Amino acid sequence: MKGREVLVNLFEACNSGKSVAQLHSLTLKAGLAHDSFFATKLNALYAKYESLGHARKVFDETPNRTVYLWNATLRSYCRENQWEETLYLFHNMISDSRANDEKPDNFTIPIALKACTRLRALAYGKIVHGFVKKHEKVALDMFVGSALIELYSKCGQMGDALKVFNEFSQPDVFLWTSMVTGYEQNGNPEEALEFFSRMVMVGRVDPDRVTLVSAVSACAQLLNFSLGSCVHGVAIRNGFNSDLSLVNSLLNLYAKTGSVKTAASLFGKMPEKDVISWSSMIACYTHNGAILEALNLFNEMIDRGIEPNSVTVVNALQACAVAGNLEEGKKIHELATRKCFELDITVATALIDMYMKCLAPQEAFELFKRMPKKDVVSWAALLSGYAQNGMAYKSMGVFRNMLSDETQPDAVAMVKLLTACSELGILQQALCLHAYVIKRAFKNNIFVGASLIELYSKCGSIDFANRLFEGIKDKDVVIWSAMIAGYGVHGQGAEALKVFDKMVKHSAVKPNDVTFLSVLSACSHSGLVEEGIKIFNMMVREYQLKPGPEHYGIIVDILGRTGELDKAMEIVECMPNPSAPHVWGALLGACRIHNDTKLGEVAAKSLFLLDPNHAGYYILLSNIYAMDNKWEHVADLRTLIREKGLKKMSGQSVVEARGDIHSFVAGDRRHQDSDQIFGLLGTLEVKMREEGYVPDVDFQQHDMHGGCFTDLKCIKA
DNA sequence: GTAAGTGTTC
Repeated sequence: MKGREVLVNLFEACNSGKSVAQLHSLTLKAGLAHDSFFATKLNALYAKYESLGHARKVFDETPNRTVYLWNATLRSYCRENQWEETLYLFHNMISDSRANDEKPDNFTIPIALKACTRLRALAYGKIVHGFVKKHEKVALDMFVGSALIELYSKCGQMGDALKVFNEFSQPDVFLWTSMVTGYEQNGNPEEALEFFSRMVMVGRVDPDRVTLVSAVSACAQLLNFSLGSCVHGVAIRNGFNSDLSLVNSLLNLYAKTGSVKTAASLFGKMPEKDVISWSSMIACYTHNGAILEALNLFNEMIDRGIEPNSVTVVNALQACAVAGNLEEGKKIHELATRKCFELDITVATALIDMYMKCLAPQEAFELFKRMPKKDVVSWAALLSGYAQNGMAYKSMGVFRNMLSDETQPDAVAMVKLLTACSELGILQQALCLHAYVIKRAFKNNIFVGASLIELYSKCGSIDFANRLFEGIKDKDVVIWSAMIAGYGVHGQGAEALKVFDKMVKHSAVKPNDVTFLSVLSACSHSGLVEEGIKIFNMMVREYQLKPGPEHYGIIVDILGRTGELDKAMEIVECMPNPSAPHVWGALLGACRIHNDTKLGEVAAKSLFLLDPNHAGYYILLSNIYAMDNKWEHVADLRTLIREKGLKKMSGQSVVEARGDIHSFVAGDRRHQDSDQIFGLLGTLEVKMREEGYVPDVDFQQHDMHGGCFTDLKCIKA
């Protein structure tokens, strides 16, 4: 055997960092270090076993570099996610720095394009594309093609991606998949599924696991259960039904489409589960109102020793937030701190949201202050959190601080701000914000538009709301729903039904679950029982929408208010997911109105399990006992509330007078003009009694208002 | 020698 062949065989057998160094010195001794073949081998082995630095040294010391050596080096940088360096090297390669070096080929281009994609360097990517077009040596093969499509779709340029795709008469599975994934990730699920079906029907190409994952995600985006099930069927037929990523995306599909049972059975049958599977299942339970199941699953996961990641923690925190379960929330906070997840801005924001929803605004604020970096989402969570805690006047200040912190609001933050303002009900503020919306060009965002309609409605200006509504040309389902809700909160149920009718009969817009929520709550507020039941049936039968916990809550409320407690209980019992607090809460409220102690106890028992720290439920039950003269039970409950340290949020009222805003809570005497105000109140009461008004004082003495006043604030509008 | 699945404010 000749020396060169011996060396080649030794290279083949090399499997560690140490032997690379030995081979290197052998190569030098043999005088073959400048042989491009060995340089390339050394380069790749150093990158694999030693370091990029060693590999680079070989590269730098080799004269007359072949394209193979270039490609090996580029690929090493690529593998280490060193995208800038990859591109820089590539740039050297094409800009003719060494006349003896070879030029890029079909293997080089996809590497360069991948670096451009990762860096979102669209402009440079176009230069690479130009290079491909100009140099006949580089053909537009499947690899180059799908790398180009990937680049364009990650940069949101699906038009350019399509142009590349159309240059192929027989696209392979990668090209098809790049298109499906591209459309799916650019928020165009319809187009993604169009390509998916063309791929199978016209292209006669079998989808692979990645195609199927993207197709399932597209169905999830569309909330299309039946289409998703079809893709599931295709996956089973193609033998991918136990692919972990695919099943995880299916879990997400069934979660988003409210198919908890399907998701749970899929989850149960999975041969292997990873942290994403567990997180997805927890999120599935949370988003479908099955809070206990969500928290149980999280705890089961911990017990089994499966390490949660930051996403799992966020999902579990959401469950606590929905349930108002501060105790669990704090436990998860501790876990998050132990694992240093608090540094993750998303986790920190989820924690703020949890504390706010658990009525612990102080804790939320402490955490917010500690955050090294804030983004628009964390600011928005704080801002809306104050509004949720009856401190909407603070939201305005938070907004100002956010602007001084050089964080610009996005549409969602704007929606939060408008919603917070609508809690205050100050028309003047509303007009200012409306002007701001126009100035900052949020006017055409449907969610902002809908919030403005809501804002005007809540400020008592239903006319302004209606004018805004009529002025919107392409009314989206969100806009219609907001107007219906606007009439609803005004107690104008008939008007709300009229708008709904107009929407259904004279517009092309189909009502969705939110629309039905608005209509149902309008019916509930105006005592339109029969209409409410009709609408509920319409939602299920005609529009085939699955009612969520909120819908069930309102229908139980509607039935409960009129004393149809049996029917209400029937609904609770046949609900697909019986553990939603809304629903039991509505039933408990109804039991209070109609003095049904027995059923009230059943509802309260469920609520104490679901949401053990919600003061309102204890107070409602205590009121029920009081009406039934069960004073021992009342006393027991009061002790329990004190022991648990629960506080009921006090209702807060705000009035606007001559540009000043005054807020106060029940029994508040801290206003400078208190004496005058209470004097007038007294006069009014006398007048009301003269007119025949009898105040409802049944629960007054048992209410828990005392001792939790919020500060009296006066802020300039 | 290519790609993909779970997350924060509604």
